[in-house]
Formats: sequence, C-alpha cells, structure tokens
Amino acid sequence: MVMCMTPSPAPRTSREAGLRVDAERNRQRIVTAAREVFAESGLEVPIEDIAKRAGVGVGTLYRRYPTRGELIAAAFEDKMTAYAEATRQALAEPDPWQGFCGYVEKICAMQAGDRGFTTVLTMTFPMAKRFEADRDQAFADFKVLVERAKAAGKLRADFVTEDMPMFLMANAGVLTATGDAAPDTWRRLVGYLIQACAAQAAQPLPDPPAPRQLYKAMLRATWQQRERRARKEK
Amino acid sequence: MVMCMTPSPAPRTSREAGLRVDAERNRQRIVTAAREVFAESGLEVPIEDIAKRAGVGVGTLYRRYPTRGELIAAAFEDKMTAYAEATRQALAEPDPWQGFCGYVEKICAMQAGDRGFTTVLTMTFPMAKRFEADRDQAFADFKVLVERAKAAGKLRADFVTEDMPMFLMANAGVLTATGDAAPDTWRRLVGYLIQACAAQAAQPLPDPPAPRQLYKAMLRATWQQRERRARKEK
DNA sequence: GAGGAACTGGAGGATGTCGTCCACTTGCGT
DNA sequence: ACGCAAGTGGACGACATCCTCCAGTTCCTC
Repeated sequence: MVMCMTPSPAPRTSREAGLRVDAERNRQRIVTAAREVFAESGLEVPIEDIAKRAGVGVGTLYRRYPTRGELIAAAFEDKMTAYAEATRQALAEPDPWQGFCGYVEKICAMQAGDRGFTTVLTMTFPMAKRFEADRDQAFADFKVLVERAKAAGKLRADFVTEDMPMFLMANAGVLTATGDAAPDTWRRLVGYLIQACAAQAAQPLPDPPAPRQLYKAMLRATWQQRERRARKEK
Repeated sequence: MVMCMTPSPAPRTSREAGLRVDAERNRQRIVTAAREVFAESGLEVPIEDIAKRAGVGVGTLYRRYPTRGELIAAAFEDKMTAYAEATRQALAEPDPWQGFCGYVEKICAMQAGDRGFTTVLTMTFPMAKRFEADRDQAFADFKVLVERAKAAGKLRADFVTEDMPMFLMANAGVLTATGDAAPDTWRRLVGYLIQACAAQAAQPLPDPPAPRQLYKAMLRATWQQRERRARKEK
C-alpha cells in the first residue's frame, strides 16, 4: 500500500530503463568508447577493443549489447539524427540547387569524418527503431529536396532518389581505398558527381536499380543478431 | 662429356623454371583455382579454400606461393595483360572521345565481372614484376588517350590521370556494396562519371590528390610478404 | 546495516585462419 | 630397375576473435 507513496516516482530521471546507476555509467562509457573506436577503425573492430577502451569487461559489454548491430545502432544514433537534421536544413536553404549540392557535400563529408559512419550510411539496421525513423525522415525530406531542385530546372530530370545511396557507396569506396594516405580525394569525386547531376549536362543514363534491389543490397551483411549463421556447406 | 649430347635440350618447353611435370601440373591447378575463387569471393578468402578447390594440400600451395600477394599476382597476370590491351585498343578507336568513354566503361566492366579484380585494380603489387609492367604500360597509354580526348575538345581540361584510379575506387565501392543484390547499379554510376568528364559540363573541381599520395594509398594493405606485421601496440 | 538482486570482469571453450614441418610418395636420370 | 632429389598433403601449434558462464562485488531497499 505504502509502496506507491515512496518519494521516488520522479527521481528515475536519467536512468535508461531502470538501470542501476553504476550500470548506466558503464553503458555510457561503452557507447562513448564504441563511437571513438568505430570512427577510427570501422565497424569491424574486435568487440574487446571497445570493452578495453571503455574500461569494462567483455561480459559487461555483451550483456548490454548482445549483438554488434545493437552496439552500432546505439553508437550512431546521434549521428543519424544529425543526418536527418542535415536534410531538413538543406530544405531550409532558399536556392534549391544550392540546397541539393550542399546536402550531397555535407553528407559525404560526414562519411569522410567517421570510418564507421561511412559504412553505416550504406547499410540498414531493421532492428534499430529510432535509427530507422531518422533514416526514413531523411529520405522523405530528401525526396522533396530533389523535386524542388528538379522543378527549378537545375537538377537533371532523370535523377532518382536511389542515386544518393549509390553516391554514398561510391564515396565509401574512395574513402576506404585512400584512407589516411590521400584523405581529400573524396572531395574531387563528389565534385564530379554533383556536376553530373546538373540538368545542363544530362545525357541518357543506364537504369537505376529497383528500390527493392537496393534495399536488399543495403541489408547485406547487416550485423544483425546471431549473424554468422550462413557458412559451411558443400 | 656426354651429358651435353643428351637429346633433351629443347624439351624443357613448358616447364616453368624447371619444375617437375607433376609439380607444374599442380601449379596450374592452383592458379586456376585461385582465379575462380578470387573472382567469386574476393581476395580475402582463406588460402585453404583455394587449396581445396585445386585438389592439393595447403603445404603444396604455400611452397609454390609463399604469400598471398604472390598468388594474387599469378592469378591475375592474364587479366592485367587484358587490361593493358584494352588501353591499347582504346587508342585504336578513331574517335578520341568514344575511345575514352569506351575505355572507362570497359575497365569498370572488368571490375564488375571479378570480385577479386575489383580490388586488384585499386592496389599495387611492387613484387610482381610482369604485373607492374602491364600496369605501367596501361598507364602510359592512358595518358595518351586522355591527351587525345582533351585535344579533341571533348574531355574536360582539368581531368587528370589520377582521376581514373579514383573512379575505379568509387566503382569498387558500389560493387562491393551492391553485390549480387543489385548487380547493374555500377553502370549508372559510370554513366554519371563519364558525363561529368565531358568538357561541356566542366565547372571547377577540388584538387586531385598528389600522384604520390595516391600511390601510397594504393599500396596500403598490399598483401605483400610476411604482412600482418603491423598490429599490437598501445 | 543487512540481505538480496543487479551487476561485474575475465577465464575459458569454440571456431576459424595461418603457415610450418615432416614422414611419405613420385618423377626422372642413369 | 633403382635411388634419390623433388614434391606432396595434412596434422599441428600459434594466434585472433567470439561469446558464455559464474564466483565475486556493488548498489539499493527496508
């Protein structure tokens, strides 16, 4: 009876899902460490490196984030939001063409600044709800951005929204190939791509992939849960 | 004294470096198997998979090709020659612009057709002599191809030869990201890139990487001998 | 301040890959 | 025919990474 009266109905402020304070502190450390390590070394680093950086045991990390996918989602939630926001901002830009170009550059720059994010952007994580929400939002806004730029007569009419992920894949290719050795090369690629998007340059293009195909491609190798299944046959 | 008179001074025909015939047969099988497996699964497949496909023990494979790099070089020697030849053929094309475009498409198509070659083309293997000769030849011819297309007023003046490897890196990005799920997407990327190369479309571009930088980038992770050195520090 | 639930770290079994080593086999010269 | 150098295959030790499991610790509640 009295239990409802305890003076602690509000205090559960910053605890995520009722974690004990020490546990929550560790969770934070883990996410921070993951962000750093992923940014430096990509999504494939050994989990133990992250645990070490966070100063916790692997057991702790695994209990909180049982799969790599979940950890990735947690680590990049913020960046995904920033990503969605960038799209919104691009829409705020008065000049439609400027908005479009600025957007492409900006997103590619985000890729360039974080080795893990490079991959995340060309991949899909069905499990991560908030994550996907941001992505969907961004995609919807991007659609408008594209229409606007086409209407202004600046963006070629045969540009499709699927071209953007394709550009990101291309950019990812340059980024991974050049690494630290030639870290600004991507800018030039993006320069080429943007100029190719100009309506004035337009010549016919090969067909884009069906959206469904591209989605499937982005799903490939999607660190989900208990992955690693596929293998061994013959 | 008589030994010089033995009736077998010529017969050493197809033996490579005086291998015993059975050994040479195995060598062939290994190279063939490597070609197949690399094409299907990329350069990072376990060596044992190749040995298995070739029907030989790993020991045999390792004796003949002690490092992955050497095996890769042997497996792709032919393709590298074909690559060099493609450049030559592009020069034979009477229309300079046609020659240039056809070349870019062709090389990118070669990448698309072989998962291993995708990587090989954006990488450098200092150890593989014949290999490098082809690459150098191709590069020299490409230079001419570019000049010719520029002179014809079709190729933008600020195109530099380093842009080609950059395109290949971008293409590689799309190829690896799309895989079998959307296997024609690369064509569209190449369409964009080529149109961006047209002189008429030209707007200023960010600077290209210094040749030396790019070279360094292509050298990264270059399955050389006794690689794996770098690691462990902190 | 005591009891128990929540949480912790890291040892350790499982798996996959590498590259070596060596007892056995085989082609080839005589 | 024979002998041996050349060649062979695959077991094996080393290592990296994964993920689980649990004895011990820490926080929270009453």
